[in-house]
Amino acid sequence: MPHAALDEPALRDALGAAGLRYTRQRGAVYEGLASAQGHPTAEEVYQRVKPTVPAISLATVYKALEALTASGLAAKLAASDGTARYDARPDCHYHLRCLRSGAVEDLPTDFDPDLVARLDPGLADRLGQRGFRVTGYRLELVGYFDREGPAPPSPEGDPT
Amino acid sequence: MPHAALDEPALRDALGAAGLRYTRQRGAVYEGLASAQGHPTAEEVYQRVKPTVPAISLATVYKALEALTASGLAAKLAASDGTARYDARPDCHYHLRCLRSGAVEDLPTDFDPDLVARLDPGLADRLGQRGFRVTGYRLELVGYFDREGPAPPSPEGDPT
DNA sequence: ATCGATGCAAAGCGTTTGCAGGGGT
DNA sequence: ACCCCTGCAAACGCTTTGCATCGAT
Repeated sequence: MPHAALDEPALRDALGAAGLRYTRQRGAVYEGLASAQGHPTAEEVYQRVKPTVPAISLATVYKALEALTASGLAAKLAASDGTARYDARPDCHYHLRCLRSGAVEDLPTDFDPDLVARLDPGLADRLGQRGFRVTGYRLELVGYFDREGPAPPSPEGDPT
Repeated sequence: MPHAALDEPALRDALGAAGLRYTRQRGAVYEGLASAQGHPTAEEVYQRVKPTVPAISLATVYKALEALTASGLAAKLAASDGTARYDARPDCHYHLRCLRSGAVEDLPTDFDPDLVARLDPGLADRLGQRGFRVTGYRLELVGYFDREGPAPPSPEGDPT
């Protein structure tokens, strides 16, 4: 069970602020995303939403996820296999990534929000001189969820 | 100009250890990848290799990159737009990622190789009790390369 | 000589788009 | 009433695969 999800009025506000409308489908997609454990793929969200809105199409799920992302209510996570995963908590940038299944979960720990500055004070400045403006960072711990099976196929995994 | 690349005998060894053969094409793909600045896409590697091996096909580039990855000579990086990028330095897990162009470069700084332990000693143990075995980590600074243009399209970017 | 690798073309897959009809404001 | 959103299906781009030939061991 994830964190407290936004209620409908809050969704309306956030969507409206981005010039978008609230719809039953978008509400259901947000609900399906926020109530999922871990970070589901579009297909997984689709399956979760179907019971609530049986007529919904996969294309609408994609469009709704895009709308949520545009409103800052969700974020799109990259995966090395080319399948996108979505995150209803865009403020959390710490993830666990399973090299076997591709599952992504939030890191259940609070880290220093100013980690980069602490690691190397002055780094952002030096990068700025190189022409790179840092707007954020992402830390990902990669490994294996034991619950998903026995030993990993190969200890040398794809570090993506 | 990147780091020193492996020479042919070293490539033969690494491929052989994985039960794979050394071929002209694989050598050229490794060369094209290792000599690239930043982390090229498969298509970019293809373009770089063509002058050396004009008859090479894109499919072979993909297969060669897979062989290099299987040998631990390269790594596949995820991208939020679904286009894979490759890295000839799998031991380097620190990247800069441009939210505008998708370009990925190595972070030109040495960080503590035991960053995770330093951030939170005991974290790996606690995650282990939760069923997650940490085998590595990745830190990515996201932002914008100024050289690629003016201001970013939107300050709120995809944090992937 | 054997068996893996190449190269071509076609298939595959997740994702995006065009469009007519329906729903939100 | 207006315009956006939905849902279907077709299109898209990156990546993978089938298969006959070539090349490395």
